[in-house]
Amino acid sequence: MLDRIKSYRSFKAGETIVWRGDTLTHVSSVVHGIATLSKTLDDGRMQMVGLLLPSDFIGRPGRKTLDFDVVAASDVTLCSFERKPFEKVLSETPHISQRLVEMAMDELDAARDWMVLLGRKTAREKLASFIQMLVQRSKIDGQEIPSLSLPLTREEIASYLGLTLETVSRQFTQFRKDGIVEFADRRQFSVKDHAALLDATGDDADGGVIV
Amino acid sequence: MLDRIKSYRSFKAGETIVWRGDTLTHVSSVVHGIATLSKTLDDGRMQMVGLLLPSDFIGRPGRKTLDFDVVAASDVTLCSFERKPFEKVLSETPHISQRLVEMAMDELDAARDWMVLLGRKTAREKLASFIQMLVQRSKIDGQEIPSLSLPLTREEIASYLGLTLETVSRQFTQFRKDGIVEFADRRQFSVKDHAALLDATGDDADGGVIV
DNA sequence: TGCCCACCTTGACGCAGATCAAGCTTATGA
DNA sequence: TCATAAGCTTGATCTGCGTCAAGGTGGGCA
Repeated sequence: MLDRIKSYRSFKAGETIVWRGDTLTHVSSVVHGIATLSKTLDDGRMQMVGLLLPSDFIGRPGRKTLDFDVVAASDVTLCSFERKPFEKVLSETPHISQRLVEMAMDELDAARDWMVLLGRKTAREKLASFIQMLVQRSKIDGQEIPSLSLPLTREEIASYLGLTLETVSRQFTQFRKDGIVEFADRRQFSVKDHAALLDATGDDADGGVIV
Repeated sequence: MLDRIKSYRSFKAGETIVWRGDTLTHVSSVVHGIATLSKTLDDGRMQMVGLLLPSDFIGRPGRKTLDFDVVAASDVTLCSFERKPFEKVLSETPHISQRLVEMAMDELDAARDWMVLLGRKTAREKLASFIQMLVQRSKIDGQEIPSLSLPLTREEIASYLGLTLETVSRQFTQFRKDGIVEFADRRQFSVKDHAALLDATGDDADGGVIV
């Protein structure tokens, strides 16, 4: 059904996919690559408010504009549908809209954790939480990947965490000195001490094994 | 349809309505009063992650627990439905679930603005944004209410804004000295200089009249 | 091959807001 | 009517992170 209104679009790293306030002609999902959602204050202060990974959605039923910029953090390929026919299909297949409620609810949960991070965590806890999230998301059915790659630059990570790029850099250095992570180069790293990392996040130690 | 599974429940100010992790037997909406959603880290640091006003919802289809505490900030009355039959009704009336998507999306938008506030705004900007929100929400079809009431204590406001109660108190004092707000008592206040308030929020001056 | 630029690291310094502390105000109920 | 405590204000001091500044590093292109 959807095949007839489907198209693919590609963006280079750094390209803006949607400007804040633009009229959305399409609803899209990410096929590969990573995109960021961010908001900017008058004077240039910027805060990332979302991170899109493959399978995530851009756009929503019932609204034509977004109140944030969507930017490709790496090369990105989208699978797009024209809005009008997509919404028609949506209203005719109720279980799709139930799926959308669930996705929105999950995103809301993530946003709430993120709010705790932004409002209450220290720089060290913020970065530990970020690394821990990368570890979790990269797991392939429970199996940990030994070597991971940072999907963002220091500046983008800072924007994600509500910090400056200098503070992010200093905290990475500290984690290296503490023997918690090891860097092969600026992007490639591996976690050497998972317990210490978890401890540094400031979250409840619910991963702790009860002996 | 829903009337048969409906019931009303009341809570005193300060009572916890739902504990984090509790199994939810009901889905509810707020009839009157104000409730807060908040998360707590191991060491007691607390961050508010939601504010429920009349007509807002607690609970969600498809999940039995919440990952935050719900606390009555004032005396609260809820209108509750048993979960099971409610979900049945929901799956049989598709436009209700579309309404739920919209509500979730609106809440997500609000969460994103809140993230900018927590991650990038100064204490003064945070408090100005909070007051501005109260002004907006209290408007009755476009009409401003001359005198408003703070729905939360200084400590709760601090929890909302990612600050300490002392900082909140100091910023209120500053706004008073600047002639931006005037307090009748600790709760009752009125805004004396709307332009200055808006300016202090740090947001785009989109309310500005083009002359 | 080598230059350039985007990205990153590290240091010095200052300040916004946290922390600690003391006292004030107003509602509640014994 | 007063005692008590919860909530609020204000002051003094401390500190984590931002800001400003000066290099270092490596990948891509001429």
